Amino acid sequence: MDGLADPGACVKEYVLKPAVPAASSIDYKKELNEQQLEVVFAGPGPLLVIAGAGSGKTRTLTYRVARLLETGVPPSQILLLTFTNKASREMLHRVSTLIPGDERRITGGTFHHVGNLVLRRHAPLVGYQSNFTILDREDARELMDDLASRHRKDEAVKFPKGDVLLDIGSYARNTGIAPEKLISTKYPAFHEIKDLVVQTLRRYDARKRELNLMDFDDLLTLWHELLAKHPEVREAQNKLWRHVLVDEYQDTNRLQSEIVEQITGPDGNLMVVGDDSQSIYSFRGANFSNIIEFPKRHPKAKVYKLEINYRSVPEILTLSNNSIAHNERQFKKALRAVRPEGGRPEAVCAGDALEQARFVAQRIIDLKDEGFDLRDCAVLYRAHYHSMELQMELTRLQIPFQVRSGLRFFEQAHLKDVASYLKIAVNTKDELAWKRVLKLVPRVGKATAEKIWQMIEQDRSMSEIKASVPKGALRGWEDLWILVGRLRERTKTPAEMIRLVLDEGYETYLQTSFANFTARIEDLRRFADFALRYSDVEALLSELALTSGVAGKDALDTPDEEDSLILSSVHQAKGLEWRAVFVLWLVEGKFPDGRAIKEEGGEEEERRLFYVACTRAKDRLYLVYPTIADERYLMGVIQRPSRFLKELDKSSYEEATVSYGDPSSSSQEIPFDDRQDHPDPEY
DNA sequence: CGCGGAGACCTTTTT
DNA sequence: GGTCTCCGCG
Repeated sequence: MDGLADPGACVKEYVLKPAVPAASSIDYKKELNEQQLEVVFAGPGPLLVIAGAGSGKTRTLTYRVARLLETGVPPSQILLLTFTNKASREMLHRVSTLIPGDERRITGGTFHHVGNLVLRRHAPLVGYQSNFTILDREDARELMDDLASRHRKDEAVKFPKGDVLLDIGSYARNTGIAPEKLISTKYPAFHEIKDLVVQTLRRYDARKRELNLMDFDDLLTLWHELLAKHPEVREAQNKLWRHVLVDEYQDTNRLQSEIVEQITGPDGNLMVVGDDSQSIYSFRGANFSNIIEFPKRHPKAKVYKLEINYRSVPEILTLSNNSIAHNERQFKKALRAVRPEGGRPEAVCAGDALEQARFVAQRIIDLKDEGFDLRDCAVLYRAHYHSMELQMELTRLQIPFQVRSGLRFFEQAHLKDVASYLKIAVNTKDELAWKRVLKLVPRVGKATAEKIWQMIEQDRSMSEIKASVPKGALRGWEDLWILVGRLRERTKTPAEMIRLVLDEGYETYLQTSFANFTARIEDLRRFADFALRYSDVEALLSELALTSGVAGKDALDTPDEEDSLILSSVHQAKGLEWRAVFVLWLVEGKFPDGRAIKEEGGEEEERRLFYVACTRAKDRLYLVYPTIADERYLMGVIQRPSRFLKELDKSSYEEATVSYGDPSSSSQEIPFDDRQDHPDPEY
């Protein structure tokens, strides 16, 4: 009963609808160039495809899958691994439009999804119960912070926050570097309290096991351990997957590449696709050498390069190539454009944040007149908070937009509250969920919640617990207890359970506690709709944890989205494309990020990020740089334009400025090479 | 012991 | 501007 293809198991399966009835094969010639055809028709064995931006990577991969299916490979034996949910969903969608026949099923997903499925099957082998709960980032932080707070009080040295500790631990695990060593080299600030930090990380691991919780890294670490220590599991996986295909390979870390090699087996049919110039995830352990040394590890590997760019007009490509050429470490690729000339990218100087926002909004309205839909445009930035002014401006002008980063839908308090009720229904001893829910009861705070939790953990009777609950909180506690009892009956669907929580007090709580309660209730309705797709709560909850990183609209909305503008971090924009792209805040300290460039290789990674941003654009590219900082506590400081702008050939872009009708607030025209350098890159 | 107010401190990127 | 922490009141 090993393996993922077992029907009825919690395997993520997409049933493909017949798209092209009767068509027996796909017209590859029409859609692909010669190089791509070679890849699609390449025989079995290891394949490495190095492909530049806009070269039709995903399309090639998709057609390869189509081709495999045509040649009779059962869909259940094809595993398509991608880095992100979004990419995985999009690729599966593409495949589904290509393959005729309603019998086709394809298993695909992200590393974390597949890891989750494998571990649920074999959890006992790594010391877990199979009904473990997945910790999302915020839960993990809470757990870690709890452990760290002990040291924070009695240590003279500043003890890192939970978030920082998680990052250290996560990086250590994903790269295989010992935490002690990591702290000495990458986090020297904590050198003196090294032992304490390492000890806390260990306690965190122990605590997770106690509570039967796995965080995102466990899904990889334990999967890896499972394959390494249990040959029977490994062999079963080898047999299961006849073809393993990995997209965005440049972003895999050591654990992931080893897992891939393990489940594929020594002579398996592995195909990896990636672009080293777009490696932007080193902060989470992405390992550059995975892709560079692939031919070494697989001497029989066939290597293909895709160097034709179909996406962008030559001017945009010229600027992008010009920028990335400033990096030392890279495969040299000569990307060629096939599109006819369009127009040069523009470097736009705005006065301050507001002016920048107004420029973008204004320009988007104008683009509409030129025939661009809102969905043809995107605004990209380095960090979420860089889009605040723009969001306000767009709201003011009633331009519909979707933020694909920033506020994570499922991480909002009200959604986590409701999810906690469901978690308790699944696992009566879920400490984090209990404490969260308990604190919602009026007159119950940290201390009382702790007390009640202790008694629940020890299975004390209701009357015993009642005796220790303060008078003022008694009523609320009783209501909660009854509600939990009803949820635990497990006779309801997840959607009904959510309804029940709302009806039995949570809605009232929102109304009394928040001014924006209507919006919150609306969110929860959408959550309930989302839950309709799931028949059991466990599946819903693990999906929730794994997709919590996706901005809500993404996960909840049906495909018939309205025409709206996309706002996104550059990281999340990866693999996507738009006709017009705006990049905001191209100033020193923001893009490149002031902290990131202090790290080893940081500048080059930031430059790759800039490269990714620019190569998302098909027709128009606007690089915007305000000259006045907007931080409230640094009001009015002059900022320097980004080095990524300065270093470009002047011929690769056009210069532009923004001005108001109102002369007092209009920005002055200062070509950025003439501006004085400020000693601190933060400004 | 909960809770509200005052002040400190802060903001990378994500599965 | 927003969140977290600490402190003193009820």
